[in-house]
Amino acid sequence: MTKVTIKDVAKVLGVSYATVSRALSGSPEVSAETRKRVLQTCRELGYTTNYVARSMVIKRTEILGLIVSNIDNPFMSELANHIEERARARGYNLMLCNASHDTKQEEQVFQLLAGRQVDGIILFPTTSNSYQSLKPYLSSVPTVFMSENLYDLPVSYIAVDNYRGTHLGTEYLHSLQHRRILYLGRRKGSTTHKHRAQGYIDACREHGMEPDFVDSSYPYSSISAGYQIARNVFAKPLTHTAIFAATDSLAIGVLQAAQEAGIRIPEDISLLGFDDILHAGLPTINLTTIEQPKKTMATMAVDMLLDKIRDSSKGYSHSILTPSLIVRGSCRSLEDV
Amino acid sequence: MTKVTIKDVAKVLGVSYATVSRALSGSPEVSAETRKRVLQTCRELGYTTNYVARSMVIKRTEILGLIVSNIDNPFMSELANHIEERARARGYNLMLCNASHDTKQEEQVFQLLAGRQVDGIILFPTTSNSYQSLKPYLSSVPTVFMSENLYDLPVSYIAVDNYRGTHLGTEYLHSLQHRRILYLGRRKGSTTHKHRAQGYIDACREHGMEPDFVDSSYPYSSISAGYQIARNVFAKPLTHTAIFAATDSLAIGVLQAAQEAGIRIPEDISLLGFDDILHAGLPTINLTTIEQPKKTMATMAVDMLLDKIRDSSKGYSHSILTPSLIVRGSCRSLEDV
DNA sequence: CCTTTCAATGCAAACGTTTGCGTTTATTTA
DNA sequence: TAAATAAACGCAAACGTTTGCATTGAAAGG
Repeated sequence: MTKVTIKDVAKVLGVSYATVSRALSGSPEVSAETRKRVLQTCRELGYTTNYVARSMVIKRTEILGLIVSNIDNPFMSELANHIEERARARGYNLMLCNASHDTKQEEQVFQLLAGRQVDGIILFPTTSNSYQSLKPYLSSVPTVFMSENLYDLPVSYIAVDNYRGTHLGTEYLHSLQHRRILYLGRRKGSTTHKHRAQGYIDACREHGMEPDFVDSSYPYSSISAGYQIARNVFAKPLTHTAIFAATDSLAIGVLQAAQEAGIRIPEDISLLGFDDILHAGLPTINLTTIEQPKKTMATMAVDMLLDKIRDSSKGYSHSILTPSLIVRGSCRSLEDV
Repeated sequence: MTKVTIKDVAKVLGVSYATVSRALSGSPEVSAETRKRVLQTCRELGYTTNYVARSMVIKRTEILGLIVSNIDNPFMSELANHIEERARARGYNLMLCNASHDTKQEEQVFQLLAGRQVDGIILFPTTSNSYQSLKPYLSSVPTVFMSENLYDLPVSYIAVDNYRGTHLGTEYLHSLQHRRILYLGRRKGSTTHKHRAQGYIDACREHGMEPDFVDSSYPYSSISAGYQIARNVFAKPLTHTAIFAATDSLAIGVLQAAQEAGIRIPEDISLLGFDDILHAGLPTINLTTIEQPKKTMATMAVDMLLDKIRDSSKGYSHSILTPSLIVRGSCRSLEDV
């Protein structure tokens, strides 16, 4: 396991190790012939460049950090996948960390990535006050948030327009003649959820409907949370004609509870999701939903981060992307009743 | 963005930077009082230790590399999740790389991780000859393969007993009186697929059934591959009473094609999967399948790797885990016909 | 009171690179 | 033919740590 260094190949060739370094990096100062010899012996000796030593002197690691609130979430893993792809395309590696919904752990992994000298960090905040706990470290490494920015905080971010998404979805349900729509999701916590809830509320008001929530003690948007919540809803007689779930995972949980309760979707009740995760499109799920443009978000996030890295004088920038409606089979029109 | 180093805090305190280092690492050689002062000024100045510099001298990075053949695969992301968790629990960080089914890229990311001086690598090989292309680098960093080892290669690995899995599954279908079982999956490529195919073949033979394959030009185990293959199968009259899909993703694709073709599962044909990915358990999918003990595999993989790292004199070790049958609703008994 | 011991700290090398600057040798110019 | 230029390469510092060894000062032992 003992590694061969630049000095080893220099010794074999009888040149200085500076020459080897230059040959390897393609410097024009080294003759074509010695370059060939260097490359040759490097291959023979199995030399591989030690990037941690290299990073010490060039003061870059060419590694990007990615912190997700939880990797279980299929939305996250899809996005992580796209981000990895884009990062590699631009010559960077990714170091993935999981905050597991815990602000304390989020802070810890942020420090850790900073300590590992990553060139930049892409962060999915666990809560809307992640900024506060991360603030002390934010100055030490370029960071872009993947979340809307509620209070004009001095950060760069890219996000989907969540407000517009739920607003759009609510109007869609309204256009299908639904008048009693139940919103299943949290109203607090992350800015994402706040915005989604508000878009629903405003769209309801604008169309003379009364917003109606089901609050729960399940803090995260998992399938099982959706299942548990919906089970309570379905235990009583239905008082709504549609459910707007704040995330697809919740919606899939609703689907599960509905099947158990013998409630048909969309015949007995319509169901609308948000995110458009991979499984929403499966025919046995077939969920109508609001799409987040994941690939675009991923691309823009790493590009924005790289901009910040290359030009640190740059101020804070942000992009808000527009969500769109994907019609599948989980919502029906009440007109043909 | 200029970082404060150990020298900076030493200068402020008027001590040597060796003292600061020792205070930080909790060495008993430094007095309690100076330690307190050091910690204090570190906090004030916002010092964070530079792990890449540290790694240079201690010759460890405390980072583990994980190479997956494709992260899209839900099985992979579940496993990656568990591996990350276990690695962190044992004090290591994870660097995740995607080979995207490409042996060339696999080789490239392996070199890259080695160059970044990761302490060890966990690898899901893309194909059964990944070993050959990786061989030159294998000596430079401890590696454990997540795949069965067909030819007694000198590697450590941990895997599920794929042969036993399909054997078990085939026998289960046989016990439900199925006599014409179609195997949907590849027979070549990775050792995983070879073993699975062989387990099916042998179990068939043992029970006097003729193995029957549907070969395809779709190289990967995705939902869409399963969908495309099954669509062809369902275009003709059914000649089998059960389909054994080599992976759950393929099976879910079959489900999709079946629904489109108006074929009911399990009424018209039974369906058995392999892996037990998260979605297999969803009530609208409800797939009977062979489970890989993912969490156990993840834990054992990082523990095995850490053993190798701590004691490099250790030889090659391996563990083969036993898969188990998870009965849900996609297979029916032909007895009650 | 001198020597020994020990606790606390400082010095400096080392890790494997990159790179500015100096040096050598060969080539060109006047 | 001497001087100037250029091409190719070597020297050594620097990056921010850790750590073996040397040094200091004070307490303890005889």
